[in-house]
Amino acid sequence: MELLELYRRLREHFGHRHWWPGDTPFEVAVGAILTQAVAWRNVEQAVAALREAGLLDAPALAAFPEESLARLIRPARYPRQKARKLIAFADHLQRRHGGSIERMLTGSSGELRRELLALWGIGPETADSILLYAGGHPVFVVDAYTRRILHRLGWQPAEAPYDRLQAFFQERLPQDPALYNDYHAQLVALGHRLCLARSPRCDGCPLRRDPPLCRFGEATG
DNA sequence: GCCCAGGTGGGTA
DNA sequence: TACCCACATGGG
Repeated sequence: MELLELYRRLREHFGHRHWWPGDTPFEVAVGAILTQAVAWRNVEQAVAALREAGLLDAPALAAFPEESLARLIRPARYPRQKARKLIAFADHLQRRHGGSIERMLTGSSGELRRELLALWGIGPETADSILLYAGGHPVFVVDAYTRRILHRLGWQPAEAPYDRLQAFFQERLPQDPALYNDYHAQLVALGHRLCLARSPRCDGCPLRRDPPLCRFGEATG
């Protein structure tokens, strides 16, 4: 099986995922920061609180007190750290791009990626999520599920670094943001269903008996 | 009560 | 470089 065939099977099973949840590029970026090491259902509560407070806006967020922000986003875990990250990001938009994430996202992918990675609190996955889901740039997003699934398939070692996993996809797929978008979303959907958490609970996985995806069960080793 | 979730940064050897 | 740890909530 190759990468496009895997996508075809996942898409057939789960349907198009319609990612990223978020009404504006700035909200997508906020969600990308808030979802670090936390389930999306927790992030939704924090985003709702920000919307309620009128803070899904770079200038407003940049000017908001960090401690008050931390209280609002508590459901998304690590509130003080993430408040600092959000303000650092919004402040960067203010200083460098007139408060407009749209303006920032018009740059070249490579340059933008370096710019994002230089910010405190933004690592590879968050940077790439912003580039792909807020900016429509053709960069493949790698997360913990991606790593576990590639390992489970025997396609990559478990300890493969981020950039290698990203290159694995980008070198084998057409450079298509729409494909990267839904492919990553499919991998997350599969990760949730397969219980690919560190504990090997896959024995009870409903998809093991599912012919289109049984390959995952076989490759468990 | 216990486990874990769509990471990142900082400290230490 | 390569680990190890802090961060510190909410749902199953």
